[in-house]
Amino acid sequence: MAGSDSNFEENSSPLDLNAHPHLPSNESDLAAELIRVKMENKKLKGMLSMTLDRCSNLKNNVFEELRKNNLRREREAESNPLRNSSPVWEEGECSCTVHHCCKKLRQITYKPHVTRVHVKTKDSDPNLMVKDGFQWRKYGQKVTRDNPSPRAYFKCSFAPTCPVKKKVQRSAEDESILVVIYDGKHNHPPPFGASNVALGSIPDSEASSPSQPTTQSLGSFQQLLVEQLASLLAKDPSFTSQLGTGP
DNA sequence: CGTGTTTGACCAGCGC
DNA sequence: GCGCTGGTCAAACACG
Repeated sequence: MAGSDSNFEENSSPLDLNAHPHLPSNESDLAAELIRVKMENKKLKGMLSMTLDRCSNLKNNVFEELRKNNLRREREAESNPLRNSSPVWEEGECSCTVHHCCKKLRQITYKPHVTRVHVKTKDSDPNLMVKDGFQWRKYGQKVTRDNPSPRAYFKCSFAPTCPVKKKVQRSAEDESILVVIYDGKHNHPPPFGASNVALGSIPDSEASSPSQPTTQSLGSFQQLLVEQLASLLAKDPSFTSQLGTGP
């Protein structure tokens, strides 16, 4: 990130006066305007840098908390085997996590290495393939009672002995969302670019929101962050007007 | 020919 | 015991 900061100013294309007739034509005015824009640019860079720093710290805190929670849950499951058979609530038709507001609730058995992920896809995309870095072999497909969309069953084929399975099904409420349920822990090193959720490192409850960073690898998370920041800045009329790229 | 997908059959668990 | 449902198997098939 540090390298890109210094390039920001140098790589900026020179101002095209013909394209910006509202800019001052006088040479001294132009110099003053240039200085002002540079100052503004510096200020914005500082703000952006501060925002990124805060975001980075926040991200580190989130990952640290997730790691602690995961460790705590694993310790609990190991120290108290009965916990594994204690019931927890899982939403049926309703995708929310507030128990009393769900239309249909069912009791399920707590499994320490079950991870649920929601992945946003195109509505028109008919297949149930979710790219998470691992290699999966489809071994079955079923239409379930509470959802008209078929559920696909996959086994991890990255290693022959890997016990991990996953189920992929479109959300009953929003067909553009794929609900992926990972079951088990991989017994082999992850391939490059495998997501945290697919690795089983983030437990069920923390991985349920669509398009959350937890569903991405760290690299793609940073890319996502940059894209979102760029998008936000591009939408900000005061920022675009300062740059002279606005409408 | 090897690998992956599709799909009907089969099995186990559960509620009645 | 019976029916329903979700999960798995395995033969047939498609594809490179």
